[in-house]
Order: sequence, then C-alpha cells, then structure tokens
Amino acid sequence: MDEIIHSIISQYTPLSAETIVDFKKYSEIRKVNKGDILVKEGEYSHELYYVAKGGARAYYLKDGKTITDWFAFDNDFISAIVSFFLGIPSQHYIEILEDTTLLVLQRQDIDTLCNKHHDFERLGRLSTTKTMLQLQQRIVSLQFKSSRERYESLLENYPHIELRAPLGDIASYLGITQETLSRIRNPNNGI
Amino acid sequence: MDEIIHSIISQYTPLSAETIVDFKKYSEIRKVNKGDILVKEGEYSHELYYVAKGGARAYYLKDGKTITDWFAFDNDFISAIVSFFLGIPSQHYIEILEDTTLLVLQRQDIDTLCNKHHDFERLGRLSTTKTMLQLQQRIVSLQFKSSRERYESLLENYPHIELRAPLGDIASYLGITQETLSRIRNPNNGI
DNA sequence: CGTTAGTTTGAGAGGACTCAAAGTCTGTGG
DNA sequence: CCACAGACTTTGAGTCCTCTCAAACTAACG
Repeated sequence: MDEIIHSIISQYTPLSAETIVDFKKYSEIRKVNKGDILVKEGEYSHELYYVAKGGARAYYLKDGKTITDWFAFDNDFISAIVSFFLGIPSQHYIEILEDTTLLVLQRQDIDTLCNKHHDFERLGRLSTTKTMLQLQQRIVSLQFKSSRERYESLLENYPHIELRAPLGDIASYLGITQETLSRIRNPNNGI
Repeated sequence: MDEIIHSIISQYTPLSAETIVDFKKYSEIRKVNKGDILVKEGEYSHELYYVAKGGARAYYLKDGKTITDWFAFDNDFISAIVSFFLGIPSQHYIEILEDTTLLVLQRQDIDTLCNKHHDFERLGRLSTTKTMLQLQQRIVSLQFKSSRERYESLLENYPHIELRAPLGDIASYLGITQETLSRIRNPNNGI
C-alpha cells in the first residue's frame, strides 16, 4: 500500500506524514480479475479506483452496443464518473481488462479526507485538473480529426493499447465502428 | 464585485469572510466589448476569466479554419485551458461575443489563494470537477450521437445560443460544418 | 446604401456506417 | 496435447450522412 500511495503522491503533490497515515486508513487494496465487472448500469457507485497495476475500462450501452468511454492502465484513476460525483445511478459499467491491483476509496472518505487535510484537498484538485485536461484533448480529437488521426493519437497516449484491449472497445472509444478500425489498422487499406 | 463573488460562491462552496476579503483583493473586474480578443495563439495566458454577464468563446485554428472549443455565457468560467494549467503557449484564442463583464484572476494569485485558504482550494476543486463533468458530457455527445442529436443537446445546455453565437461557431463546436448545421436547423430538411 | 460578414441552397464526392459472412485466436475439456 | 466452442477480427458490398466546392441570398454596420 505504501508504494501505491507514493506513486499517487509523486504524480500530484506531496502530503504531510499525518495526511498519509489517514489516507492509508481509508484506503483498501483490492485484487480483481480479468472480466470482473465492478459497477453496473443503474447502480449507485461511491467508489473511486486507482489502477496500481493492470487495466480497466468504463463503458455504457447505446442502442444495444457497448461504447467505451475511458481506459485506465497502470497508475490511472477510473470511476463511474457521473454517478460518483453527482450521486446519481450510473449509466456506466466498469470492467476489468486484465488481472489488476486497485486502490479503492469511498466517496465519503474522500470528503472526510478533503475536509480534514488541506493538502489532500489539493491532491483532489490537481488530479481532477489532470483528468479535465485529458478530456479536453479527447474532445479536440473527436471534434475534427479523421479516424486515422484519432487512432494515431490514441497510440501515443496509450502505447501498445492494441495488445491490452479488444479492437471493438478501442473502436468505440474513438467513436468509430470496429470494422472501420480494423480497416485503418490494416496497412493494405492505406494505399 | 461583491455580487459577482457571491454568484461564484453560491454555485460551489461557502467561503470564510477572511477568504472572501483576500479573494476580492486579487480579483479584477474588467469590461470588454464584442469582438475583443483576450488571448491569441502562441501567447502565454495566465488569466482565468469568469463571465459575470455576457459571452465569450475559445477557439483554435485547424487547417485555416476556426474551431470553437468552449462557450461561456453568464456565470461560466473560461480560459485558454491548456496554457493556463500547463504554462505553455496557447493554441487557443479567446474572443468576446457580446459586451461583457469579466472577473479576472491571475494564475499565481489563484495559487496563493489556494495555498493560504483551504476553503478556496475546495472552490478550485469543485469548479474543476464541474468543468470535468461538462467535458465528459460533450465527449458522450461527440462519440456516437448524430449531428442533429448533438445540436439538440447543445440547445438544452445553452438555451438560445443560436441568438448569441454565429452559426459557424456553433457548428465547429459540434464538430460539423456550418452548411450541415444550417440544413439541420432548417425544418424543410427534416422531412 | 454599399460593403462585408454571415447564412442558405445545390450538386457531387467520399468516408464511415450497416449488414453479412468468413477467418482467426484462445482457452477448456476430453 | 488436440479439438472444439465462443470470442474476436477481418473482409466485402451497398447505402447514407456529411463533406467540399460554388454560388446566391440576407443581415449588420459604418
């Protein structure tokens, strides 16, 4: 657990020894397996997950198809974002893509930690800011880049994602069908 | 200024009297006019704008075309987000859409306020969270909704935006050309 | 009122979609 | 260690939405 918490701190902001003690107190380490579903549509999800090692995705259903909304691999956060922050039932599922070690925090414990420790509140602000900037980049990508450009910038952000997530999941993340992604990937169609 | 600051507080979280005094000290009220450009591509922008009354947009250039990335009307924040948070030159322009009253904060003053006042840091966390959720919704919109659906959900989020921003700006925000938006808007094509 | 910015309309091209089917990989049980 | 079932990926053909390029129309502003 120490190692995981330090990997979080080192990405964002230092925490006092006292805050770290409290942080640990409210943290749970959870090992999960490929294929596990952590959150289902319609559930209330009050948990925030930090993927220490492994991978996960958030997706939702639209017209019977699954649309991937977020990938988290080693050292990324993931949650059913809307349910978590607004306290409403989740539209998202969260699925584990490979055997994974998570650090799990409950929403109300995060609130407690934020109230109690100014430096933890800062950690919250900075991690939220980082996510906000990532989303911003995705919007730029979806707004006016071609499918091929989107796939290429995805590969820059998530090297070797093609080995860690199924093609269909990646395609829906990019806002295209899996057939189109397959054709993009296949160099013969590049001519 | 009091009124504006209270409109911010009431959206997010209460602040102590002491924090409010400090908040005011670092805040600037700025009146700007339709057509003004606050930030240009290539500049470093350390300013965060709160549109108290009026409207603004952020856009960038791609292949010689302007692509709108963000609208802010009454009681919204706007900034050259990447430059502001990462301290790098801006890809964005910020343009004023109608005569507008802004509250302006400098990045380093925000840092000072966040360091000094735990409750201000919370305000930062919560406002960032709100923006993050808005971006999330836009991604869902861009990912797999048709142009018409996207336009309809834009109208829900920004009622009467068609009266406050030019069609071309709205079209690029939606990730479509202005011709396409014009056709969507025109009921004759709905048949 | 003329000039310019903004919007609409038209025609044709192209990228991505849908539906369908074949091919490939992977993991489990015999 | 092989065979088979189910999951995943590729390929094909036809369609449709949105794009591009072009031009006409309308509104706003000095």
